[in-house]
Amino acid sequence: MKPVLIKHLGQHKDQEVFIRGWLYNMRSSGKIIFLIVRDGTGLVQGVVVKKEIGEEIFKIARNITQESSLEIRGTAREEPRSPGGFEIQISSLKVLHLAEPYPISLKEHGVDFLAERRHLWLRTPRQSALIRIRSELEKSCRDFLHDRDFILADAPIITPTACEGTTNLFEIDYHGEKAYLSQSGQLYNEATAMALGRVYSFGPTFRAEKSKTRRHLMEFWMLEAEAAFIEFEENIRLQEELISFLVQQVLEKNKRDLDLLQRDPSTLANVAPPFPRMSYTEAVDFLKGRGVDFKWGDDFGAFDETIISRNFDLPVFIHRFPAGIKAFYMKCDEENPEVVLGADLLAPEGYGEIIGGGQRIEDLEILKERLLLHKLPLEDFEWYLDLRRYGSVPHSGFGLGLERLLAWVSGIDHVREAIPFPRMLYRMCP
RNA sequence: UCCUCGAUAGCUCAACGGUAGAGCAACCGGCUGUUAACCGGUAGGUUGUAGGUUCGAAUCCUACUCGGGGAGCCA
Repeated sequence: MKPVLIKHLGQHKDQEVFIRGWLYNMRSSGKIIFLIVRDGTGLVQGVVVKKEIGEEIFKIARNITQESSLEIRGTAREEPRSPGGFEIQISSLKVLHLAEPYPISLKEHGVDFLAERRHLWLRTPRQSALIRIRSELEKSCRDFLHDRDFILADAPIITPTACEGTTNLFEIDYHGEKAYLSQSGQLYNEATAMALGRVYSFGPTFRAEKSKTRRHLMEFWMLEAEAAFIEFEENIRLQEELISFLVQQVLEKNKRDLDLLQRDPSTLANVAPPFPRMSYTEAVDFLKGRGVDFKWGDDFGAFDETIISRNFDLPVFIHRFPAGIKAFYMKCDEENPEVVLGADLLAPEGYGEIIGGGQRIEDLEILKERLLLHKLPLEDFEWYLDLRRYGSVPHSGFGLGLERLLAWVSGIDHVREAIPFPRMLYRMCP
């Protein structure tokens, strides 16, 4: 008999089925046992009745420990009292491995205790739901971009120099030479965009800053898209369409998971273009109007971002920042050269920045000036400058932080749950 | 790096200068429809480490270790 996944039980109503999985929980009374079994796709309740299955198997069933692996066979029935809506009247069962006493009970635990057992914590319904939503987000990112003729061109993880030169990098020994783990694939994406037109990369990114907040990881996944001939406005439209598509896909494909996380879908349901926009200057005025002491030219802090984003139900773009607080490659606005054609997307509900992007400088001389202004060594960027020597074109791109997006969509309060094995300031095990 | 909070049974916590306790988990028993089931019983502790104050410290003080939350930086 072929095994059936728990999530497909609806297709096997009143049929004999074969389920393989792990024991999630058990409740028993003298003559009846309820085995709650999980297989990664859902939960199902197996019912073992003493007089039907016999003394011997009943005794085995009663002694199965939490997270033991097992196989069960029986008839699938609709049953509203069962988690998942189906239960299996068990006719036979086989314990594949009797688990040792399981450390993670179904009761409350602290974050420290759970983090040390992340490899087991992932088995809980809530954590599994988050990983399923993450999987859907990653797939949908790829679907969206492929539909729009973007080509996947992954960027290197080991890099010889700092891409943007500003933040702390993880240094590694590259056969005697210093090298660094990538903090952004963008410069490489600009190169592949000039080769292929529209490209994206999707992979891990590393930041060695000693950040210790609910929004920071040392290692996180970033989708970075870059497109030749796309300018500032089109870039923003692409981003709002992408985010809207991602949210709609999750609403459609991960209903059960959102439900499990107690995420109210109505707050996500109206995520559709266009998103509200505020220029940096408007945002500064807005903050001042709320009594915040803020000087034009300073960068927003987490506090400022929260005040701004709380004012909208949708993600909000903050655009046209002062050149001084943004990366060297940002193109200046022709109508106001003090500001650059960059935009950050702030998620609602205080989840912070989920996208940073903008139009890049295509002029060789201006780019050189900006590198010097940022005190970056020109020789390290010669290959990057080549992109402005051989058929330079207007181009734009953006980087989307997967864990922050997932944290917002799922309504969780910390990015550590948004990746299977988080790397944090004081924790990298398991 | 800075600010702030914390560490007591396997887990979550209580005990606020005077004999360290509860719920859950574990183990034993009971229960034919349970819903982090319930009921009865058993066992479980060098109170993070080191020092100090005190007749007496889980409790007050100092240092250290480990961790949580936040700032800066960013996605």
